[in-house]
Amino acid sequence: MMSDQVASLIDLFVFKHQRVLEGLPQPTLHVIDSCSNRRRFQNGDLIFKQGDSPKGVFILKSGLVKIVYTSPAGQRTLVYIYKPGDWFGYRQALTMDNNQISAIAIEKVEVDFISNDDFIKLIEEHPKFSHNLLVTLSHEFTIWVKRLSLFTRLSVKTRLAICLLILHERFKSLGQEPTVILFSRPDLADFIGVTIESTVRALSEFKAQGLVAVRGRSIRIKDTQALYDSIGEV
Amino acid sequence: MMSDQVASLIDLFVFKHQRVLEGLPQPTLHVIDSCSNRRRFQNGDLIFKQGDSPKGVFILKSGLVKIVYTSPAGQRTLVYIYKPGDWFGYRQALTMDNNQISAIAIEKVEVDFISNDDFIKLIEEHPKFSHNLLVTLSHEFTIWVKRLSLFTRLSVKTRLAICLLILHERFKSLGQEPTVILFSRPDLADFIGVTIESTVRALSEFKAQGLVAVRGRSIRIKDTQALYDSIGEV
DNA sequence: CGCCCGGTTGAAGCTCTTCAACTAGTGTGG
DNA sequence: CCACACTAGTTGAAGAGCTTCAACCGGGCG
Repeated sequence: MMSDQVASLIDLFVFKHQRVLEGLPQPTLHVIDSCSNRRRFQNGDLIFKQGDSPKGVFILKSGLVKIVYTSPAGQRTLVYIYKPGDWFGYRQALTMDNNQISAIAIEKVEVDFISNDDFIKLIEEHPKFSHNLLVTLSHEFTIWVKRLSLFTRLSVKTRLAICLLILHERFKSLGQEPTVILFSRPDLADFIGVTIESTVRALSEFKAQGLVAVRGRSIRIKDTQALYDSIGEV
Repeated sequence: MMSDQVASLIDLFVFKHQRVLEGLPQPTLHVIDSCSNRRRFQNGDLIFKQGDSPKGVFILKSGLVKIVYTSPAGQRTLVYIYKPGDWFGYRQALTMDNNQISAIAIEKVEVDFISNDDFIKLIEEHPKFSHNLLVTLSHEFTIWVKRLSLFTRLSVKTRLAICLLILHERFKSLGQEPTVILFSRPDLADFIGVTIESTVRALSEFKAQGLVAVRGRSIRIKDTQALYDSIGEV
C-alpha cells in the first residue's frame, strides 16, 4: 500500500504513458498491433546506443529499461527508468537525429518494436494517435521541470529518498512480493547525480534509521511513508 | 561574431522553433495568421501565472520571456528564456492541466496570441502543423537531458559561463549593439541554480579575468570564445 | 527622509567530493 | 579447481566548494 502523499510525490516525476493508447479507434489499435513485433533482452543488454541512428519505437511489455546519457567528458546521468506500458525511442524516430542517449535492459525485458517507417505512417494516417502523442510529450515537459528543480539545491539525502521512492514504484510493477529495488550503487549515484561514496553514506544513514533494509544491491524500503516523512518540504 | 564552438555549445541548450512553421502549406499559414492577435507587455509583466488555467498559445514577436517554476517550498528555478520566433504555452494548451510555470516579460514584449480552442482546431485540421509540433517537442527532450546533466556535478563557474553564453545569444536577438545581457543577480542565480552570493563571486572572477564587463545589472561578454575556453570539457 | 531591495564582500561552517584503503563478490584462464 | 583480476561496496580522513549569516553600500520609491 502506498499513501496518497507518496503517490502524488511520485506522480511529479513519472510519465503517464497510458494516454498514448487512450480512446484510440479499434482500427488504429489493430494497425499498431500488426506492425509491432516482440523482442527480448537480458539484464544489461543494450537496446539502443547513444550515437547510433534511431531504428524505431519500443513499447515496454515486461521488465524495466534505464535511459543513460554520457556527456562528452564521460559524466554519466541516469535520465529515466521506463516501466511496462511505457513507450520509448519515439522522440528520436520523430526527429531522426542520432540517439543522444542509450537504453539498457534491467532484468529480463520484453518489448514490442515498431520500425521508424511504420511509426511515421501510423502518425500520418491516425490523427488521434498523433494527438495522443502530442499530449503525452507535453506532459513530459512538466516532469522535466520538476526533475530539474529536484537536482537543484536539494540535499543528497532528500534526492536519494525521492529517487528510492520512484525506484520502488518502478520495481513494484515487476510484480515481486515484497517489492525489492535491485540497483547497483553506481547506477543509483548516476540517478541522483552525486558520487558513489555520497550515495553509500546517505543510504547507510537510512539503514541506521531503520527506513530501508539493504543486502548487496537489493534495497527494500521498509516504510514508504516514513521515508517520505524524512524528506521535509520539497 | 560567434565561433562554431560557441554556437554548437549553445545549440545543445536552446529550442529550434523555426521547425514549427517549416514547410506549412499556404492555407495553414493563413489560418494561423487570422486566428492570432497581437498583445503587448512591459518589462516584468506576468504573461501567465503558475496555478492558473491555460488560456492559449503565444508566439513571441519581440522582446524575451522568462519561464519560472516555484517549488512548494518556495524555491525558484528559471527554467528557460524564449526569444523572438519561439512558441510557448502550447504544452498547457494540449494537456489542459493548470500552468506549472509562470511566464514573465523581459523588456518590451510583443506576442501573437492564439486561444486554446483555435489552437486545438489548428492541430486537428492541419496535420502538417501537428506533425511539426511533434518534432519540435521531441527535440526539446534532448535539450532537457543536456540541461539536467549541466545542473549535475558541474561547478558554479562552468554553469555560469554556459548560462552567460546562452543569455548572450538570447539578448543578441534583441538587436542592440553591442549585445548586453540585462539580468538581475537573483534571476541569474535562479537560472544557474545556486545562491545569489555564489553567482556574484563567480561573476567577479570573470570580471577580474577580463572576460566580462559588468555595470549594475548589465553584463557584457568581452570575448565569447575566451569565456568558452575557460570552461574546459563539459 | 527613511525604507527596501539589489549588489557586494567577509567569515564561518557544513556538505559533498576526492583520495586511499580495504573487503567482498564474480568471472576468466591456466 | 583455484589463482587472479576486476568490479562493487564500504569506510575514513582531508579538503574544496558552496551556503549561510552578517554587514555594508547605493539607488529608487513611497
